[in-house]
Amino acid sequence: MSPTPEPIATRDRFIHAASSLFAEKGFYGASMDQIAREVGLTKQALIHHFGSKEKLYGAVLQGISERLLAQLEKQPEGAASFAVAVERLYQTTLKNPGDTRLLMRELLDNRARAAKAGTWYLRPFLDGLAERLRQQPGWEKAKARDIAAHVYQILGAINFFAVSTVTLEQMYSAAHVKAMREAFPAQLRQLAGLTLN
Amino acid sequence: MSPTPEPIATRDRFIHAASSLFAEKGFYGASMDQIAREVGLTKQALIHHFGSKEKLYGAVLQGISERLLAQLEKQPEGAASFAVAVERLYQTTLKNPGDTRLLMRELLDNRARAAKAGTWYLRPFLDGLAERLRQQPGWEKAKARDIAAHVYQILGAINFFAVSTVTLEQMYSAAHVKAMREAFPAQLRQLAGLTLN
DNA sequence: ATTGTCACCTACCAATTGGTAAGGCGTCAA
DNA sequence: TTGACGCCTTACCAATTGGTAGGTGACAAT
Repeated sequence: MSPTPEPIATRDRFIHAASSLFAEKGFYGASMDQIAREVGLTKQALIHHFGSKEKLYGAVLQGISERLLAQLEKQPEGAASFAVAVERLYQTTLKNPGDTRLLMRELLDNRARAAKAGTWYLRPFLDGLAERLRQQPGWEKAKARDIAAHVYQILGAINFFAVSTVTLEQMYSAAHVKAMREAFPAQLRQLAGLTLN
Repeated sequence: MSPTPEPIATRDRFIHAASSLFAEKGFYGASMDQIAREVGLTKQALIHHFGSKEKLYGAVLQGISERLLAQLEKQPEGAASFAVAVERLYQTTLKNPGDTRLLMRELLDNRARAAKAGTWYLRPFLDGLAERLRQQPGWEKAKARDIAAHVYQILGAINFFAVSTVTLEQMYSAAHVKAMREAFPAQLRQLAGLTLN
């Protein structure tokens, strides 16, 4: 029945393994051999499927961005859609710490691999959020710079916190972080609800 | 007059070079050879001074923490000190992109190198900010979790943006990022001025 | 039966990694 | 004058890196 039952599964297993290893140790820190052995195959099988490490990394990134965008797009646009999108983003971000770490690393590494464009994937997502904010009362006539800044503040608050939880738990305690995690959404709602001046 | 005029200079030059390369490419991405050549000496001279790559990294981290702590301590506490501290933090963060990137990487790598505690020095900084927020009208009686969450949102907004500028310039344009950078402080002030509910 | 394609393998490669060994050179104290 | 020490060098090293070459076996189409 299924035309390609196993092959695709292998590819996905590679991407999954690569995803978590890149998230954990970064692009340079994770090796092809390590990723392949995680799946139980050889490095050359990995190369056979993706061509090069860069391309594998690209595939991983694309997977994340597609998930991110899909999640945004299945939410209806509308009057209160921005707050909803932010709330949901907070939940998914905390739920997928690997993806979050990887995106953060990409942000950091991009300078070195400049112009190689690993993050154009993220643009539709950012633009989607900006679009929703512009439909919000008080933002219809806002300048692009203000909309971008506001979206990015929220994105920053969410992602930075998500990435920090492990460190914060070491620094304070698991209980403290749990409390923060509970206090976060309400304040995020407040932040998302801000209007200009 | 000076007891050790040259030797220390070399060490500092190594730390400086290592700092920017670690910030740029991460711990694994930057090589000892590269760092040494940046200074005009050999890899073995680097090893002679620091013993190992890990120790060099530790020295770099310590340098940053000392700078950070020094900057925090010269700011007075007071009634409106929170907004001032946030404003100043925004400026210094944007002014030292290398340090910011490196700290962000630490946050990400900490999981792998867990309990190695590269971030203990962030705690007094966080606590200092929380202290100042608690003195703000509307926050005197707030729960610890709410204060922590609010401080961390601001910190996240600032650091995430600072780290993203390069990527954002690629994704949009330098002009767009410049506009965002100008729009940021006003919105940050708004965010910092929020009170609970 | 032949051909081609796909997934995967072993064998190999040059380059680079962090690190060691040993010695040259200058300075300073005995 | 000698010896010790700090700074830095060349010469190596084993291990690991990403990637190539060439092949094996399974399966589908011809």
